[in-house]
Amino acid sequence: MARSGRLTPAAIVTAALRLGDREGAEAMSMRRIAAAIECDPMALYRHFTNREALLDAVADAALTDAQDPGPDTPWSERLHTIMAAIRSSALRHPGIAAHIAARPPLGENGRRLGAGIFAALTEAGLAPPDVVRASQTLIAHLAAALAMSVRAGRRDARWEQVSQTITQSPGAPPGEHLFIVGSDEQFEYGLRLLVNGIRAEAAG
Amino acid sequence: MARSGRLTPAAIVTAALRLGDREGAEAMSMRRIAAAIECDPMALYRHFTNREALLDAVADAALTDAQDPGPDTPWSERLHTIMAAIRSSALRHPGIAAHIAARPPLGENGRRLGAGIFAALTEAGLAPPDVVRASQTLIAHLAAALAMSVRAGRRDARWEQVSQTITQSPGAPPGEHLFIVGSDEQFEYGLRLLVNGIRAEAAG
DNA sequence: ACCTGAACACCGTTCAAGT
DNA sequence: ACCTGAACACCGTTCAAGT
Repeated sequence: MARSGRLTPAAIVTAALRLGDREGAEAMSMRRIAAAIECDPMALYRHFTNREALLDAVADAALTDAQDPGPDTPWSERLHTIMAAIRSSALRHPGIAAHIAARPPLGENGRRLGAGIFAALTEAGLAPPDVVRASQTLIAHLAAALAMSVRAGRRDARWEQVSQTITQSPGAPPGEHLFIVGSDEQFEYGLRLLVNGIRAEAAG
Repeated sequence: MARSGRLTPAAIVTAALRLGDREGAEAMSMRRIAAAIECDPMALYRHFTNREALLDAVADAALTDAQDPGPDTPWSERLHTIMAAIRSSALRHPGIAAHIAARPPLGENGRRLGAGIFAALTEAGLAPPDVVRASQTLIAHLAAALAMSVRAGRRDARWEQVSQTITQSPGAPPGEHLFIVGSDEQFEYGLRLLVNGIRAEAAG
């Protein structure tokens, strides 16, 4: 990533994303991004008002590939597809997956996917205020699952220890295949609980 | 908090908590905690291996008051009480509520409350592996709800904007009382979805 | 008017020097 | 042996000085 002509927001975001991928979220400092792109640190401030804004753009860029199957897909499948797509897009950047999901989805992609979730819940038959509430709950589930992800950053060992502690409680299940904080399976289970709950809510 | 005799872990944690309360999580730097307690920054390292360990202790200390009503209470009420107690303990320290909930519950209080959740889910009739999965999902809900809380730190305005964006989607509900990311009501709604889901899971 | 980089006010942690 | 604080290698951002 040698400096090639003009400095663009897209080039900055790409450099930051690559840095985060390789060395984790905290490596995305203004100074190191600038060094990677071979420009003055202060030049970044001409394209982003501050570091926070730059990191928002990075998070949104990581969601470019996440697809919404659209209104022809039944609501529960659509919901599941969008949620899984966001999660796997984030996990394609393991060093910053937790960072991506923790940011408010205010960028172009975040809003697009949020609208898809919103539409799916409306089709599910929830009352409009509940659509808003359920959307936020689903976004929260995503953020938390990624924050705990075994593949997302350095908190691995500590969350793993939580699994162990829980599993060693009195009356805990046998078997060791449960050390799965942040796993696909954990994510899917929580999502199923929520969808079950939404279905019950819509029916009641 | 003038230096009074020996330096103890409890005194350090208290000073850090007070600092966090007043100026937010990022004010809890080793240097500032040391200044508040009038000791050398390096003295803290004799009681905590690093900043991370100190912050874990702070988070756990904030949960001291959170009560588990115990096994005589019906499972869903017990679950609700524990979850609400953790949340309100965290919100008693608004500047660091998100910090408290985001940490793995590895301290004394975290483990105690985790065991209560575990017991309630067992009584609900979930299969043992599902008890582990559901526990993690509930902890995730708590962490995410507090991270988004309107009262928890400085991300307020941005999450509020998410509410607005969602609410302005096509087909959004009327009324403005929905700008409630991270509110009590939002927390309760998500928890109800999860409990609904757990009930459906236990029944099926 | 635009751009740059020195400077400010911070970090967590290491480690050599003191007692 | 214990403790201290200077020093290292960083931060985000401001702002005066250059072009």
